[in-house]
Amino acid sequence: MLIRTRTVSRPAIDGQLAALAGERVCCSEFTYRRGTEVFGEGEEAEYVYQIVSGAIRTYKLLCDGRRQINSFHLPGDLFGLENGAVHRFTAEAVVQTRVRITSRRHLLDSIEHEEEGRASLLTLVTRNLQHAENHMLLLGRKRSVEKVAAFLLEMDRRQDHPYVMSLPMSRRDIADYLGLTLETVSRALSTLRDDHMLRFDGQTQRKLVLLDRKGLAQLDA
Amino acid sequence: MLIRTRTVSRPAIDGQLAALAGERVCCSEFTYRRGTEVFGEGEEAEYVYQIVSGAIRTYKLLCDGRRQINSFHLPGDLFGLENGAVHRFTAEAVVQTRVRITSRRHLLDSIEHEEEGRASLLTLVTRNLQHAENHMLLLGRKRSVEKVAAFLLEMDRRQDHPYVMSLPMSRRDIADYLGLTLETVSRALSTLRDDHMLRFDGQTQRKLVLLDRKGLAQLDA
DNA sequence: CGCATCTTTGAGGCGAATCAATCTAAGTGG
DNA sequence: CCACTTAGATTGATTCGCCTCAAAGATGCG
Repeated sequence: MLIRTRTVSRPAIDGQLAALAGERVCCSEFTYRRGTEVFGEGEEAEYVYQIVSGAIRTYKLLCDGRRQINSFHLPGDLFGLENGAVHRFTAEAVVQTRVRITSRRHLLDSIEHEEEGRASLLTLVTRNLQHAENHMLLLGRKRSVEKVAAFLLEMDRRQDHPYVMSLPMSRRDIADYLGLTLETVSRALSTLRDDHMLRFDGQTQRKLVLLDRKGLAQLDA
Repeated sequence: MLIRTRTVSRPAIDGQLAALAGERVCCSEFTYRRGTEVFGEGEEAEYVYQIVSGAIRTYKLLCDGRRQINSFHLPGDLFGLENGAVHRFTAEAVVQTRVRITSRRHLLDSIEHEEEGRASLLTLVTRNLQHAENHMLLLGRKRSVEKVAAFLLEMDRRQDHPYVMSLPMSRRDIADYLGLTLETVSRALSTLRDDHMLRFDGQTQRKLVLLDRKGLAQLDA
């Protein structure tokens, strides 16, 4: 099912994978077309992934199809590493996405033998937990505009505050991340635009410029 | 500020604390009156706690007072162990609560020297993450009755399916856990009672009997 | 017993969802 | 290159679920 271009040479490893496993891990690379599933909820967690380019969404579904996106993963991010043997959610490519893949077993073995590797694994899980805790506050207690403002600031921060921010995900994805509908997200963005907090860049609606980060931060509550 | 009754002898350690630290950790015990703060968001994470009896809520606040409860901790549960040096939320006693306390440093030192201790720490953080992931789905995508049903099933499971379930927390606490108002929680409980999913036990509204766990599970979606 | 707190229930309002139409951008094929 | 198609985004009208406000009832503590 999973076609992979095996990289025989040991590629340069950067970011979190490096921190986790030093230089020992041999990686393959693979490109997923947009909308493709990387792994499904309940599947065996055989591989660990790091994004080279593109974006990944991880989510859970209710039986009637309602979807909650846990997180978006951007270039450099590690994902799919579970403590248990099974994935607790589904991962899909938001856009065409290039990932570096290594076997979970391989990575864990490397980690076992490195003092700092193990600490990094804990740090990684802790970071995910911290994000989840903040996101629970958002989902449970923030209003729609506050949610959207928080989302924009999160993306802005994670993309290192570029002048033009490029969102790889659709309004529906944003909505499912924030516990809203796509229409509400669209309305909130329009409101923020009318209030001169941001403006859309050029024709596309997925490139935008944050004009007032302070104002957005205040809205975020 | 924190009055503690130091236990000189090494008390019997059970549950997760034991799994984490073996028999090495020396604990004190302390009782918090209901509503008392155990530690605050941003405070230094000096101690680690395990509940002997009672219940603890951990939460975050927005600037205008809106509250999101991350989790309730029940007897046997460990809480307050951070990977970083600082607590990421506030912990308060829901009712009069007896806790076993040990220093974070002390516990971490013990863990350092035990292979399985370290694994347990990771397991603990992972369990918290898993709970958070499920709770995000609940907060973002479930309706009020589904939320309340899920809450009841969670408490039922964690109390080992007693015939009469005793809830230590108020309707407001439940509401702040589920991202609702206390009135909505009350209405949902009344609805479930009218639908013969549960009944209240005796006079008090905090003791209830689950009459149809299957029905509740179906509602939970 | 009396008072404060918690819970239930009702009435009405509001914010976000739903339903629906239009508009835009990006492909697709002639 | 342009008509045609399709997916995505915006905007409007309306509905609905939950919140807010309010009052009364129940519980528990001093």
